[in-house]
Amino acid sequence: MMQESGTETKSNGSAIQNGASSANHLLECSLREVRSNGETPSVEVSAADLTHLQQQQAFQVARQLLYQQQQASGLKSPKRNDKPAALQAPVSVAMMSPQVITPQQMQQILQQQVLTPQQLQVLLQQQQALMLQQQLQEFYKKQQEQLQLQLLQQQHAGKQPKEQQVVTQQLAFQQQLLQMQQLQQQHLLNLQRQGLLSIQPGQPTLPLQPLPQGMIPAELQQLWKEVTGAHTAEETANNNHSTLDLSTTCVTSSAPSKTSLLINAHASTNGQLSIGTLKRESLSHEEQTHSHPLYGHGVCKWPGCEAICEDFHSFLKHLNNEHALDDRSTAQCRVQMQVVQQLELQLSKDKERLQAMMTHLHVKSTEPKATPQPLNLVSNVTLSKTASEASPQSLPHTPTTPTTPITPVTHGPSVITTTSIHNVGPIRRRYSDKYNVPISSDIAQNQEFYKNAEVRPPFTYASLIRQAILESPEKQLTLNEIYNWFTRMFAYFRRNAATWKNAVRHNLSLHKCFVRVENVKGAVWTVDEQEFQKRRPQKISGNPSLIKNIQTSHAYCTPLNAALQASMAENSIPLYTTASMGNPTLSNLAIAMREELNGVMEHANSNGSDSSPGRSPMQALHHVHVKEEPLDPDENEGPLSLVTTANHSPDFDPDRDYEDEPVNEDME
DNA sequence: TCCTACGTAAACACGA
DNA sequence: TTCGTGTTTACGTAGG
Repeated sequence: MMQESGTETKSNGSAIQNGASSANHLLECSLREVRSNGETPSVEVSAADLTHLQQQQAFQVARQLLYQQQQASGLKSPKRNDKPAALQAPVSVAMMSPQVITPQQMQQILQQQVLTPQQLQVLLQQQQALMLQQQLQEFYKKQQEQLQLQLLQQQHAGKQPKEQQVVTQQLAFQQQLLQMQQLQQQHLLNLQRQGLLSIQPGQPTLPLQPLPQGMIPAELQQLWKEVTGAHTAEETANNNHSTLDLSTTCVTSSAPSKTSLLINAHASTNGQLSIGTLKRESLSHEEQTHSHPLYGHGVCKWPGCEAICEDFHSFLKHLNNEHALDDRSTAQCRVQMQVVQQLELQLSKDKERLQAMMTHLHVKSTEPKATPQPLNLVSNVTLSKTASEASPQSLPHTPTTPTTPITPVTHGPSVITTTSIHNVGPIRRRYSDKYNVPISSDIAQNQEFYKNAEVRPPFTYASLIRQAILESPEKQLTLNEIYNWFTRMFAYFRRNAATWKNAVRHNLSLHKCFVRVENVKGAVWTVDEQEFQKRRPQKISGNPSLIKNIQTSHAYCTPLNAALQASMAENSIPLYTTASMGNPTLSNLAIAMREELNGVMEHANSNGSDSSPGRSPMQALHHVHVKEEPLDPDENEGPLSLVTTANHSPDFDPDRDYEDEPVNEDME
């Protein structure tokens, strides 16, 4: 995993360098075009244009990389792999700087999100809207400063009233800008909620509502006109060339015709160039059908225009006349681009936040806060012997395959160093046990990976057996069903059956947590969750620091549970569903969190909190140990009902009669 | 160094 | 007798 990430980063770096050179080329073209018009770009605006071009180029590079990865993964894992490669890509979000969207970030965004191009486009457009406002504010702040400077200069000449009026107009304009920004922030929040849902694969197209094309209300447009109109030649000489060189496409003609410039303006306005060829197909389709991004329902959708055009030709005429390449149009284009970029930035930040939240909820809540790599769940899994001990026939897995596990979310360069491959041979420590990582979530997230790659799952046999049993509808499995689960879920266990089957049997017999129940049809195996959880407290019981962590983590139970419930409620998913029901991701998350809560609660109980005179419900429940304390045959039914409670919250009803659970003996 | 957990191998018993 | 299942023991390794 980490080597893969490193490789990815490397390849990305080279690609990005290419992209940067392309961006520079574009910039040169733009500058050439501007110079051909006899204008000298200001330093400030050139820098901004460079940013535009680089970011747009980053889009294209990211998209190309995504495409390449999809192609590559499609070639590498053709079998039993119907999901798009993007779904299997490791979901890892780097903690990126929220200020600038780097090409790497854009690539990560593209990699992480399973979005259709249409959805992506909508998101980009909405991001643009937000960026527009910031740029507008900056733009008019500068203008205001200049105006004030001029005002000071002209006060000596006695021209004060007129300039003050202009300043007043600009202040009003900025006020409205602020108001609009607030409104769009609200809209963005809605967008984020929808975006949350959109992450789930397999869902229909996002119900995203594209922002209205007229991002600038008519009032603002009027103000714009007034302000820009008030600025006569002396100001445009200082500022307007900054807007004239904003063309983001490399127009080869040295003397750009009106038409070509118009096309540039249109494209820029709608963020098409930022998306690159992502939308080219839809654009061409729209043009073929006489639809235009700036034309709809007989109205010109140029920001702030809304002029009524009876037909497409009149619209084109209107476009040529009213929105030709002038100061106003180019400024609007520029502003629109900034809107897109700002929205992209905002989106990336919010996705990053979401990912951090998800990661936090996935990671064991008892993780020490000071751990420098709290998210590296496998980095400590030793590989020292895996390579040598691995059976020679079980190493087809290439580290660079995109079908790498997701759960060991890697975030920092320090994480991307030690363990990029999952364990391919016998290892002595499985991180699921060591770090209490929810096995269910890992298996759920990396299901395709484990199914296709002959990589040994980083879990102990006991954890796997338990997971197999808990995943079953009845929470009980025969030995043969456990075998089948192993072979079905993990390609690794399709080999050396004698070895691992023996190990499975050995574990079933050895661990008290596995309870054998005689069934009508034979014997089934169930899980004594309490016993399973007991193994770890025993291990760490003597470590005060760990106990402290556990106790600290106990305080997280309530907010975690609350967050989970809120999440479930928001998604209309029952909190206590089985793994086989409902949204697999969320239900697995729920199971994982229940595991966390179970463990934490039980750790807390085992650490002296059992001040109650009697046993806790779970303890009372688990006093039936078939192996350790052979009881009379009648009590052997105990574990059956016991296991059915394994999926319940630890704070279940203490008065509940667990033997009243639907007994599974007759079910199977 | 000791203890514990884990993985692996193997022997053995039992029943279909 | 064979095979599957289940139990038990032994040994080596890794990590705390």
